[in-house]
Amino acid sequence: MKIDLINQESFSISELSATFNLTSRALRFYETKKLIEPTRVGSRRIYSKRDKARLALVVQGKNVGFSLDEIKEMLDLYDIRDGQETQMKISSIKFRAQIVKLVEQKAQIEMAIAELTKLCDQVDVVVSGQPSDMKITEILNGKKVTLNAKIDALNTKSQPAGAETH
Amino acid sequence: MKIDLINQESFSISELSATFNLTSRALRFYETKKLIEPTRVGSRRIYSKRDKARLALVVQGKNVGFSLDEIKEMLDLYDIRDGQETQMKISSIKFRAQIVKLVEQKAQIEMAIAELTKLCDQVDVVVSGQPSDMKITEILNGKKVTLNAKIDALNTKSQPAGAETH
DNA sequence: TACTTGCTTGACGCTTACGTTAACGTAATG
DNA sequence: CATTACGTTAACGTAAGCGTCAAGCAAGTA
Repeated sequence: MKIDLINQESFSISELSATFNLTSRALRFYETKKLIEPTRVGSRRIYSKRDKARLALVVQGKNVGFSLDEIKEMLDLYDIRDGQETQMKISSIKFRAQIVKLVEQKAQIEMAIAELTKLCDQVDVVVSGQPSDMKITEILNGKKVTLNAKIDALNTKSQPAGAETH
Repeated sequence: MKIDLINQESFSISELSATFNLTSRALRFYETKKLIEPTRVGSRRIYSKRDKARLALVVQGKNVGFSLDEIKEMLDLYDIRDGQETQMKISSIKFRAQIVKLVEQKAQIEMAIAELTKLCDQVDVVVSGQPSDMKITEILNGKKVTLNAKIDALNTKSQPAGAETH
């Protein structure tokens, strides 16, 4: 049973799931999506080095926001052209497109943060000394309040007592 | 059909959906979620000013990344306490929590962008022996239109001819 | 032998926010 | 009167990525 852990040629499902911090269920799911195709010994899955490498790419792809389908597309492309220049260029283009997508998302989030910050400030003004007849609808219409930005204070001040162990 | 469009007291489903750029389906869905509760004339929905105001809050909440359930929670709270100080403080806390969430998401996206940028550079080195004649920074500034054209071309190529008129 | 661990294949569940028919009713206009 | 526009309910579909049983087999250990 002694296996050379350094130069290991094949892996069980639990080994790989541990390595990449994925569940076995996830690996089986990726298999149904044909992202990886382990061989079998009996009914058990045996993952090769190649499977492991592909899995690493899957994880990386996920981390940069590609969907599993998109990842599959690129992996297939890579298989067909085997790392040739054309494939590289295609990947490069997809990467850049993804960057554009992410930049847009980022802008959206920044707008939301700005909006929420504004709301926070408005609420604060009301709570800290204005008459209670001022209704939130009026606030949202921006009729009564002027605003100041304090994002830094927000980041350190908040945290509503909910312990999330994640 | 002569209705005072300026001081309108009630609205049809299509009026409101047009106003907020939502589909009728969406409004009915919000109703099942009890975000709004229009009255009926026969089987037809009649939305009050209050419904309209609530809907405005729903839309705003969505824009800053709250789920419909979260929005409902806050709206209910607002109904119970009717815009009092306690409610304001609670909202304020939720807003700040949401800001924290968004800031985290933003950080994630920034990491992904950095990672992808790195990958792009690496690919470029392999392909051309130089780090990119189409520099990422230029992409982000939208300077190289030729690249955008390439990306568009790619998108139309990989999209199975689905024209979205929205 | 009994028990435990690890692995297997289904197969349904969950989340979020609606889209999409189907099949039909009603109101206003020409 | 017919057409057009707008309305209704009900219920299934979609995307993404697995989670969560259920039920069972095979190998190693006490």
